[in-house]
Amino acid sequence: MAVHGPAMTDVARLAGVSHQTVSRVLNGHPNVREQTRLRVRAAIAELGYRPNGAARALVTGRSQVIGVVAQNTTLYGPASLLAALEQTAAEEGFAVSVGSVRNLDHRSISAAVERHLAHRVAGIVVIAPVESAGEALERLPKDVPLVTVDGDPQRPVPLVTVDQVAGARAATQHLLDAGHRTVWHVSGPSDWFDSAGRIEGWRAALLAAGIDPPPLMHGDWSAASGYRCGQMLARMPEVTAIFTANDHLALGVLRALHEFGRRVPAEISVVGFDDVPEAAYFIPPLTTVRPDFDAVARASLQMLLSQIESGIGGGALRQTIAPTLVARDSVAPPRH
Amino acid sequence: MAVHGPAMTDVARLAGVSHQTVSRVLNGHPNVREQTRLRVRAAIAELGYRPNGAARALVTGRSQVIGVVAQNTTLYGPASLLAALEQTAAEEGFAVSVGSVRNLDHRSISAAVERHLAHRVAGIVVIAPVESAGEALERLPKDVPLVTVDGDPQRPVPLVTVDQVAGARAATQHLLDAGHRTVWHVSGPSDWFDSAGRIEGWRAALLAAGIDPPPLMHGDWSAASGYRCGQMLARMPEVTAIFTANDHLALGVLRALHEFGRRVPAEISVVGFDDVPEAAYFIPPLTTVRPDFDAVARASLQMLLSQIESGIGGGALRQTIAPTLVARDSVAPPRH
DNA sequence: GTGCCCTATGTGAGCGCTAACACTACCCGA
DNA sequence: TCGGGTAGTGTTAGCGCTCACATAGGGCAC
Repeated sequence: MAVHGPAMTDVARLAGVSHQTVSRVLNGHPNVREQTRLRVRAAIAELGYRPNGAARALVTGRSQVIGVVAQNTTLYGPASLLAALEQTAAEEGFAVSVGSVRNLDHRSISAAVERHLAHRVAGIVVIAPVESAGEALERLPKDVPLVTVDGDPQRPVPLVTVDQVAGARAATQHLLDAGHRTVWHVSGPSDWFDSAGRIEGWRAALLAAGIDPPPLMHGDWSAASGYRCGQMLARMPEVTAIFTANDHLALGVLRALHEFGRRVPAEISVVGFDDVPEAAYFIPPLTTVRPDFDAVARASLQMLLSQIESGIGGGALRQTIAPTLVARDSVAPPRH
Repeated sequence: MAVHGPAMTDVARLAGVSHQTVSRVLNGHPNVREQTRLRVRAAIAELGYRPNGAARALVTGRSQVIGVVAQNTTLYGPASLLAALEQTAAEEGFAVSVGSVRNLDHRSISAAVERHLAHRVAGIVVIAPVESAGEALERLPKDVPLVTVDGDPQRPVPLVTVDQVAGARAATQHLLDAGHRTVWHVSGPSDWFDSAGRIEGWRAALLAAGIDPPPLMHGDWSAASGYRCGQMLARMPEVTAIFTANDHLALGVLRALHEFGRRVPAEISVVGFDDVPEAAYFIPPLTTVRPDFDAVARASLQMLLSQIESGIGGGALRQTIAPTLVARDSVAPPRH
């Protein structure tokens, strides 16, 4: 159907050189005379030549593509990560191929990875925040560069992760510093490492202050589940401070508190996690923890590239990105 | 670095056939004996053979990859669209390569498209909601299957789009039906077609009811701009109904109204657009318009595939997906 | 001048696959 | 009996690149 564009030999003929010289110019090899280089570039421009990535991938064994495996790319975190990853990869001359999966189980992950391998991607980034993904990863071919993001800290796989524990600790500490006796926590789904880390940080901050952690409320990231948890918390007079595992949970909690006439922050303080762009416009503006997705993307890609360039095993195995607390109006000292 | 996996000839040798027969099995050609097919499949499984997409792309001239060009994939709309597109493409055996761009200007778009063309993608989907993107599209090579989503209705390029006009008309009509004398509108950025369509629908509904549209408030999709517009609207006693171009604008408006002590929906009704998952947990739950991103993705991909299979020009040139109104608590009859 | 290295370029092979065609049975109707 | 289809399989030739090597022409030390 499509008329095939010019190939390297066409450029070579027009420039009066061999195809190999064209290849050298394209790949920035040193030993090409400046004059020749210019002639080749002119020929490339004149013909509108575009190198064929498939041919290059065939002979080199890898394409300039990085495969990303992610679950729900509609969630704010994964979406931001994906966008940042794509941006960073483009700067390094790589394209990003997305393989989103419905479930992060063994089969789905393997299938997505297989699809990427079939295209001979240069490396794979797995945004694998749940336990079940880990098993799949260990059974993967060992010869393909791989980095996991927000994955299992226990597994021997290169990992970049937001420091969930530190973020949660900061959030909890912020509430304690405001004078609250204890802090309640509405968590994310229990099989996500992000949740586990945030729970751990919350617990650690309380224990460090000599406080026995109150019962945990289980949510699933959604505002809906935050709302349900909020309905329970709203009826407990002893609750004065709540840390939610993400901002959408916080939104649900705020709604529930509002319905029960519990004022935020006058009666109850709330802190979220993620700093979604709208968080500053919740009622009231939400104090939250902001992960640096750009930094995560940059670290992951760098880790991946070092594997690609210097063989598997080169470079660091673990990198942690510290989040920052963003203070807004949803926190105040407890009354009395 | 990576140990190269088995190739087609290895499978052929093990199965005792020629590589071509393996190819036939892989591509589902009819003239292969059942027994042979099974033998080949067994050999494939035994060796863990994975076809090399690059080689196939080289010889066929196209890879099983669809390129997507999008701007801000962090926004809810584009992110949902991208996810739906990826899901649908996977079902058809295609991978999706994302080329997100910072700006939707001529240069950025062209560059992103070039990158995709270098990889010999089978087709390109451009999520091109702004005017400046249109110019770039017309200068693109004519021999590449291309579909635009939410693009310029005026340009002669295959287009799938949410029926913004109908959605906005429904939202506005919903407010009029509740008894409001007029409806104010907080729009998206003026260079987005989505904005233009929603403005048009809003205006059309008012005019059809014999109402002179009030002045337009310009926003930029963000809750921040919604908040700024809301601060003005809150001080105008005559305002009883507001339609915002998306849910995040609505969130900002709700915040401003709340701060000024204007109750929603008792004093002022608000309708948004997008139905983000959190919309049901705004204060109050937001009545909004829900575009069907899955349907848009399906339509785009179908349009693209029909171009790929039957040559450019095959299939429909335009398809419009009707959104639905989701009624919640943010709308009530006006007081007086 | 001879030998040597170093720079700039060309030549040939082959990556793994598909498309086109060639070939071999075998069946069927005249 | 024989031509001619038709199902099943093999053979060959590239697709457009990169890699490894061959080659040509200087410059420079001795």
